[in-house]
Amino acid sequence: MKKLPRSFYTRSPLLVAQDLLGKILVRKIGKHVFSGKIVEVEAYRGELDPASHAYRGKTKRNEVMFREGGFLYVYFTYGMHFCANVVTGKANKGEAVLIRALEPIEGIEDMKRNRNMPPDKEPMYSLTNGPAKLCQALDIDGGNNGTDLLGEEIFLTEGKSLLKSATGTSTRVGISRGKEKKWRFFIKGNAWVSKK
DNA sequence: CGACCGATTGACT
DNA sequence: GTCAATCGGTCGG
Repeated sequence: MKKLPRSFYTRSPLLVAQDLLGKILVRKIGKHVFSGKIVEVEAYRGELDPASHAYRGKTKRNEVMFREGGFLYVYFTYGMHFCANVVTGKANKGEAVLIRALEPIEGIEDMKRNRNMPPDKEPMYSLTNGPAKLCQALDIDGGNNGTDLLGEEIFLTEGKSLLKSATGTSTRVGISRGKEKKWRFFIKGNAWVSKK
């Protein structure tokens, strides 16, 4: 399938977030290939958005957010978890979209191993139904921060087209500022969407 | 420097 | 439902 071009990413995070639903995230590591359909995302609007890591401007930690769209921003939080974002917009905007949940497609046995789940169990929603869970499943950590999504290691491709009516919006999860903004987007009824 | 807290998860009452 | 794990960023003194 066709890799998404730079122009997909260099737009507003609100547009990119909605358009990311249904796209396929591919992660290659050695001989292993992981892939999954994006089913839940949240937009973070840079210096305009008090919930964004970019709100207070560029630092060593969030430098990748201030690149042009199409790079991967991976951050460490709660002392143990990694979360992955797609950087959007033009350079120096600090905009990104958090990938919150995936529906696994390829590499499910390896994802189970990465998540310490018994391999004989059926695929379960708990494999990738949260931003830190999917990073653990796909073996994404701080070392992947700054990866160019137009490269061969981690990238996105087109998926099946999705009707607008199949998606929903809500407020974002786990934040204390900017609570009222409905910048979370998800595929309605999909079993891998976090929270329930 | 110390205190607080976070774009979370999983274990436990 | 509550709460600990665990550490880097941020802010106040």
